[in-house]
Amino acid sequence: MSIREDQVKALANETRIEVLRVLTDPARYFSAQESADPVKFGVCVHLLAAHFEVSQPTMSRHIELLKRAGFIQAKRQQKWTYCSRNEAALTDYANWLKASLSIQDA
Amino acid sequence: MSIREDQVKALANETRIEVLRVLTDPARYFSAQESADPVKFGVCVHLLAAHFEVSQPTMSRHIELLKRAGFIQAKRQQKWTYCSRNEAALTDYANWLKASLSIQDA
DNA sequence: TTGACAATTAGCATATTTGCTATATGTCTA
DNA sequence: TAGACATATAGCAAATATGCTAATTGTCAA
Repeated sequence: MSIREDQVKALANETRIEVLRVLTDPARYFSAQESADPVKFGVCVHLLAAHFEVSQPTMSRHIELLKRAGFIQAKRQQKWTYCSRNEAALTDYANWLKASLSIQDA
Repeated sequence: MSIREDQVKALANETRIEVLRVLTDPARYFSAQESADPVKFGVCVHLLAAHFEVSQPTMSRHIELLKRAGFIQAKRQQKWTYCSRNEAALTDYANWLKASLSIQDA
């Protein structure tokens, strides 16, 4: 499976898309996170699980797929894994999609 | 299922992505089509099936999904169904994806 | 070093996707 | 009208995706 296929598949799920969305504004959704500043460090897996009302292992797998696609990075800090968007990878993907499908500008 | 979900799912398959790709240059891949000019009218389903070496019903379903996503249009003409890209829908989708995920410019 | 908590991994059930063949429908021509 | 050919639909099998619970691993603090 190529990185591009991983990326395309990663976006083929509503929950994962929503994860990328809420991570654009961690302050808005995860101000309850006390272990670390959600804006500076990212959001930990169990808070994401709680937000989307899925089990923690389920969110863990979604995060794994988003990581494999390169769309988020996750850094372990003490007992938490803080997730944040990889803006460069998202931009790169959007540009690849447009170019590879020869999609014209608006 | 929303149109956006249909679109995201439609792209989550390598064959369907390739269909959109080859339809950018029908002259290159489908000059053998004699019933109608592949550039002006589009490419018929069975030639697409032959090109990708899948059965005709399988290609028919892929086309159906691409149609539901709005990415291609298919017009029946005599016994053929000519498929062509819907550039406006593809552009719209690419723009939506960028905006909806807050993806920055390159 | 034990207990609590976050995260991951394993294993399973269910749903969805994707391919096929067989069959039906549509369209034209001999 | 019978046939040939393009397409669509139905139905099935295999693969993949997605959710869960249970169990394991990692980290820290009492």
